[in-house]
Amino acid sequence: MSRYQAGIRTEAKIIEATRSLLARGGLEAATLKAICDEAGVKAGSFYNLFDSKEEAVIRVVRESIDAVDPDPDGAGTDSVDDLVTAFVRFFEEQPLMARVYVLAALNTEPSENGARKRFLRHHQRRVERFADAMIRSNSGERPDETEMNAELLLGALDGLAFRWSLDPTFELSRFAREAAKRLS
Amino acid sequence: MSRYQAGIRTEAKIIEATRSLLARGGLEAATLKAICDEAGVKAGSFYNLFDSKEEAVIRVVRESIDAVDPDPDGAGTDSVDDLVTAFVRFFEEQPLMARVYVLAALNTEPSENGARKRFLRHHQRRVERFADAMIRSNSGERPDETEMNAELLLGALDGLAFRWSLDPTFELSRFAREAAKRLS
DNA sequence: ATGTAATTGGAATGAACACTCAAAGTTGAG
DNA sequence: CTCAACTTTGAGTGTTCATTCCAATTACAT
Repeated sequence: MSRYQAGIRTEAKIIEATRSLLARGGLEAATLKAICDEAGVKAGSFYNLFDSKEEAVIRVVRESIDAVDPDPDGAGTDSVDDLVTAFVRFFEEQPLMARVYVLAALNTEPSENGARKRFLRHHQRRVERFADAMIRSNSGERPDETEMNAELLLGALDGLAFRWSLDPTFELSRFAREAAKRLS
Repeated sequence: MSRYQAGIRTEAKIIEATRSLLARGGLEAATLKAICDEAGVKAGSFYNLFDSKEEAVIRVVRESIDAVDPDPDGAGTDSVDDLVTAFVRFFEEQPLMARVYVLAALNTEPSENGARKRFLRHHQRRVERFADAMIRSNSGERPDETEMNAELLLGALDGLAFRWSLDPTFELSRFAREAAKRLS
């Protein structure tokens, strides 16, 4: 009943190859052929385990984002500053992965709702995290205002990250912190 | 010595076809074949007038952005509110064109500086416009703080627009105005 | 051991697409 | 009217890429 060990190992090799390629060369480098070569596997094996290339890419990007989460278990101990730091770290440490994330979100056709809804859910979870952290640190605040603030701060962070991706000399960290100061 | 009329007309037809396709279906719809069919022209004519497809696309996107400029002549009469309104209008009236703009900025390889530098220059001009408008409306402010504010506000607007592109029910206009209120 | 189900190899498919070229046609200045 | 410069044609090139197919092989439960 359980899965074959061989399949599990192959899947791990494919994911690792995809991660390595995305981190080194972005979406352009992660062609199916490159992934299979890097993993030492043929195309048939890939499609035995994944429905599409996109599936593997999305999984890797999601895992990369989770890897910098300051509170992966949802204990509710993260401050706004922790969250901003984690955000900045993701972009500074894995710039190509971040670019893949944004491209994947934009490239999904407006019609096909699957991928787009996933991104939206992820965004909304982040907004809630920020809002919770804001309430924790600053209890004398109206709840609707907090949500607005969280949405504005995340918007600012996304935009500043985009700005930084155009010009890596942009001081993302400094601006991100300043945005947090004024919007929470 | 002056250009042949035929070439000028063909160029106009190609630009118009490109604009129409980008507005209707985004980058995916604007293939070379589609552009040429729409313009009633063959591929060879296209390449007689343009060095690459990208050249035509960039021209159309730039013209679309200029078309919503509240102060195209640089008279210095635009307020922060005018600029925010123009920004929101561009996204709401030409969502696909806006998406093309962002994609084009992100898709350029980090190595090839040409296209990326163009986007950066455009961004910096926008920051200056915002900073000037801020100084005009609120003269008792330190200049370095103004620049920071302008950069933060534009970052927020870009990020909110991205947010909106994931979910068109997001009230871009309301959030954009709120961001302007808090960051200027 | 044996049969079934999972896995693998790797060639083949087929679609998409930007771009080129040489020959034929057109324009317009003098 | 003439001729060089310009423009158009449209088939053709070359490339990249994800995905499919299925026979051969291997893993695993009984």
